[in-house]
Amino acid sequence: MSVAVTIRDVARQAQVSVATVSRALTSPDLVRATTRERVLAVAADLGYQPNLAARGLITGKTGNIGIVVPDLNNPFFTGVLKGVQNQARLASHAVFVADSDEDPAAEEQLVRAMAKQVDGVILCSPGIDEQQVRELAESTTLVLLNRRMRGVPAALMNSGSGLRQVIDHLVALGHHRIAYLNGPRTSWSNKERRRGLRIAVQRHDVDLVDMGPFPPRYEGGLQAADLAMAENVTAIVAYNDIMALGVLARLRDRGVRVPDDVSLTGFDDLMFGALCQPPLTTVAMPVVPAGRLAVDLLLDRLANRDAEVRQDELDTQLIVRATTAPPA
Amino acid sequence: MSVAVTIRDVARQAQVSVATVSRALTSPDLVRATTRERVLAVAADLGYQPNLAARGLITGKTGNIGIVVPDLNNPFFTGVLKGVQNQARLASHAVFVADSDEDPAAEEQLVRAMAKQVDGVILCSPGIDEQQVRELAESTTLVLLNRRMRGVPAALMNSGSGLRQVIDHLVALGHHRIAYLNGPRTSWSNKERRRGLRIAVQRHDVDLVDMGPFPPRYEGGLQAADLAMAENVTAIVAYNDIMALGVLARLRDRGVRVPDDVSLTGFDDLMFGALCQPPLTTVAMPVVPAGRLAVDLLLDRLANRDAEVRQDELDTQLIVRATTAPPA
DNA sequence: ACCGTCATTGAAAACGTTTACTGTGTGTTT
DNA sequence: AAACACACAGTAAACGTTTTCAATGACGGT
Repeated sequence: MSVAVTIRDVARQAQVSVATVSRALTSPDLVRATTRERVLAVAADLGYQPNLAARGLITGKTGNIGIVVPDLNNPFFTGVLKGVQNQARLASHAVFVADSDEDPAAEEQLVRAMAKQVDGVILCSPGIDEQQVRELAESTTLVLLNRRMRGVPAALMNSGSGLRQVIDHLVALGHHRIAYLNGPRTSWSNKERRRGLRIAVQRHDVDLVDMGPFPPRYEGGLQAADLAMAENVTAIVAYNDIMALGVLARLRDRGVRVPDDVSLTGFDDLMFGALCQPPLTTVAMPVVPAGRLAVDLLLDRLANRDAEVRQDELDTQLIVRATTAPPA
Repeated sequence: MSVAVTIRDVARQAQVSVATVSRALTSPDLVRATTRERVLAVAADLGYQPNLAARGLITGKTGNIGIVVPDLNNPFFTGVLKGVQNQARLASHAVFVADSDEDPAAEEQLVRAMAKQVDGVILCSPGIDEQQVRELAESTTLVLLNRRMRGVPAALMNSGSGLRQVIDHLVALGHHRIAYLNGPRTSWSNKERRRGLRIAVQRHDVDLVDMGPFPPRYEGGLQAADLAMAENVTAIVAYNDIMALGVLARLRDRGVRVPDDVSLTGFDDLMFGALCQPPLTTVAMPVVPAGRLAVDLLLDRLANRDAEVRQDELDTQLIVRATTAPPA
């Protein structure tokens, strides 16, 4: 283990005071060019790396940001994480990550624990209740992901528009009776999707069969498939891709052909969709850009605490593959 | 933004010195029970939370661990991350994560950048070369994941055994001519898998067609499928699941039935396998336990720097689903 | 009574930075 | 020539902890 080289070592070797070294590194214009270069040379030579903890102690900034997600096995959140990580690095910030295992209580606790070590945190939590989020926002600078709440900055994805595109697409193909398989009732995403749904439905005058909620997983799809078929619909709109895959599997087992007998759509476009058979028509969620956006919002807010609260929304886009076709 | 409450505030309110507060929190047996309780009560009351940066400054421990992975979109690594995150929390450590985007140079740099802020780092890097890893290990306490290197602790998964199980399974079904689709030649995992392969092959006296390397992705599978079929094999063993999915898709397009015309196996068992059609026979990699193990190894090493270097290996297990059957 | 041990506490020095304040010298203005 | 501004660099005080050291008192054994 190499002994840590401190600012003092650099100062001694460069024959200047520690203050000068500090300045050479953090506000270069305050020191004469020749000495600055000498200092930097020595620093590089010694492999000096400032101790961020010490720096943070005095500046009050840690240079870190945190993100808490409900499940690291869910590609949705890892997509976000990837974007966060990416953008944070560009701003030379490090990223703390915490996985709450879908437990809202843990989420709150994790945010609090993180709070002291980061400048701000990005919260991806469909579950935790509004009151608690608000309390957290008081003690930490917070950015919400895919959830809108008055007064809290948020990086949003316009799922409402996505679902509207889905319905437009299905109607254009000639469908009139469509099932929507709800995800969790309380989640902001599901609410947004239903909102888009309602708008599209009343514009087109189609029969909507509103079903569920179902667990937003493969098993949820297995379960929902039979119920939907019993409703005599010609198209099934699932809450997300993974649920759609469950529907697809169950339909195949029952000998129902997709898209010949019934059309099917997913939501999220997280990799499986393109790989399954037939490839799934779905809506692409810009998860990575959303992660990046969240970082930007956070950094913006930190830089300038009393600017207006930004809630930026990214567009989603329908991806037509092979599970949708005109009804028989 | 709430004003931070420091140890001094607690001390004042509890009518003791800061030293006593510190002791009450970190070494409770050094202070009288009655005062300890008074201090703790005040601390809780004020919502005091120690400043980890300050503590770290003096103890030299940060209470953080880092992990760098090549790609956060790869479920293999997020599985590991999940395990890491999980176990770290149990040990009340926080987790820094960095994504190198498959760039070995970035990996090295990331480890160095992290090094100052963490007690140790877990490195998942099939790509970075041995010499560089060794240099990193000098300046940081390092644990490798799924890669063995003399003198560096490692959390390993026995992929050799997994591939042996695959071959045993195929041979038992009656296959004699089997293709293996290589992943990246330089990766430790691929080497291990081939080692298992060689052992199994010579034990059973089967014809092995060693093909590739192919990119360990869906496209790699598409490409490999045709080559493998041209070799007149009755079974195809892919480097990993995602590649196997590519093979599966290509075979379906060509009208080759799986498993009737040819058997197919994957490796990793990361979710898609169970969902595709037909469900994929594969080898389950214990990624989450591996993440946990890595944390344990790291913490062990930190606690006791000159214990012997542990390189623990976790078992893999064949999961027989529906893509393997006796040859026609 | 005296000494030693021990439990309990406080004072103060660290840890590695940044930054306000103070000095220098140099050049410019009057 | 005096005065002043200014660029540059150093001193020292913070930041919030932990930990060494010393001080106090109580108690038991002689």
